[in-house]
Amino acid sequence: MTLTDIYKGSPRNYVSVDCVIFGYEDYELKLLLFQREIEPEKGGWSLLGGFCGEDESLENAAARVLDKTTGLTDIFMDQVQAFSSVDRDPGGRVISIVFYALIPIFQQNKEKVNRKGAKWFPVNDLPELIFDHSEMVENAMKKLQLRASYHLVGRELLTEQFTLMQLRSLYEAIFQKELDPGNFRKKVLSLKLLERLNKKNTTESKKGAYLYKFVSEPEKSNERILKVNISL
Amino acid sequence: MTLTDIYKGSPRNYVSVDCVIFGYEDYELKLLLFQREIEPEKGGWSLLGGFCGEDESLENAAARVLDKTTGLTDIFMDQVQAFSSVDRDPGGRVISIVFYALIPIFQQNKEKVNRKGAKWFPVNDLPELIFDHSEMVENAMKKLQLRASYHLVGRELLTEQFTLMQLRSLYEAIFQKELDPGNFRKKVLSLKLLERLNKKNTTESKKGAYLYKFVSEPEKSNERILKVNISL
DNA sequence: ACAAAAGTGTTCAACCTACACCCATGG
DNA sequence: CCATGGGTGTAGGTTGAACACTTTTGT
Repeated sequence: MTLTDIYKGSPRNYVSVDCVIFGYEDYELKLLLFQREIEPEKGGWSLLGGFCGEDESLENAAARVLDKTTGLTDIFMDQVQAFSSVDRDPGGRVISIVFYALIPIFQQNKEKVNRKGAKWFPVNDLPELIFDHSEMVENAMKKLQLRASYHLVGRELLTEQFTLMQLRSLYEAIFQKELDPGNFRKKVLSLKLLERLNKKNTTESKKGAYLYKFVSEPEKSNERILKVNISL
Repeated sequence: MTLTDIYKGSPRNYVSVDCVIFGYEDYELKLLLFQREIEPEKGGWSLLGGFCGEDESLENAAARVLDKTTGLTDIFMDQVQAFSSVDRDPGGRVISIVFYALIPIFQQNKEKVNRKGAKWFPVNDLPELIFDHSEMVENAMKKLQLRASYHLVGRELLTEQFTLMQLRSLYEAIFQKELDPGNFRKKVLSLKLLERLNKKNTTESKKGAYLYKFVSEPEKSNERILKVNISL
């Protein structure tokens, strides 16, 4: 008897991953959606998904489908939740594990993504989604808000250099509420996670605002201490 | 072509659920562990687990194995995370979704559980666990702490009537740190979730302490407002 | 009498919120 | 010159942490 014989006779299931892909552009939080290429609901807007193979972890599967579609690797991903209602997918019994990913939107990946028939939608103006994907998005959004209240998420979503107003706009998009500019500045700078550069961005204001970047030490961003506290 | 034919050819996986079962007794947070009945690692201490069938959700599967082993139904359960390393189980490639459950420890279920070869262990004195079950426990513990900081978790873990000192001891066990009695009392009572009864418990103090129970309206405990804030 | 928990009150520091205010500059 | 965003400072309210203090009663 080989090791794998032990579980023979136990039920097996189709297991997929679905990715809620967040990006930030034009002061808006956006979601990358795809038009489904197979029945059922062919042509419907859907999250990026794919089956999990027997020789890969769920994290691998999620990174694989993300890479294949956007050409992006080393993307921050976080597990949201497994969805497993028996009838959630009319095409068959599929257990799906949802991840969310944070990616910066560049011109390059925009083009690649367009060729795949994918499209960026603002989170508060989404089309109807197939299956239970709307619920997946809602839960991913909550998880993102939770993370953003403990960690500064700019590193994953913004370009390398950014102004504090851009970071604040990002947070306003994530929490869907306006934040006081002065208070946000003080709170964020007190975390000592940002480094001010000797450059100014003058395209968004007359006076010009200093550019910042994240300090290099990546350990810092994992410390519990930082807690942004946007009061959900 | 039937609906289910669509996904034919896609990989299928063994999917299991594992339950981190929390209980509270003798001022300690405890975990219900089982001795594994099959190879590999037969006899090793393990979480309660079982395969997920093709005709049930993961939540159903978890409730099913819990009911079967403890005889308890309507138990609070919360999904923690999926574990899917290819080699996490030497017996085969099994994707496991972890839940944690909160159950009150009564005499009746203690006996039933004993007959199954299961045993309650204090969380800070656990035996070595099989596979990746230790990591599962750690993550479940963190998730429980998160929940306990937003919701009062006494309803699920304590008997119907309890003193504030018992509730505080529970929180001390969950957060593994001492809490100021006066401050805890004020914070908890300010939530207006507890109702004082005209009875006193004199077995644990000379003076006697009032017994409390949760107010009946269950919606209240789901409101976001309550936030206990034990500062993790 | 004393120990031990019950229950209440007070103080201090930290922090969030809401502003007021000046600065710089492109139109 | 004025509207706009940049950037700094301040006053008020809330909350948590620490701790003092009184009450009650079994031993």
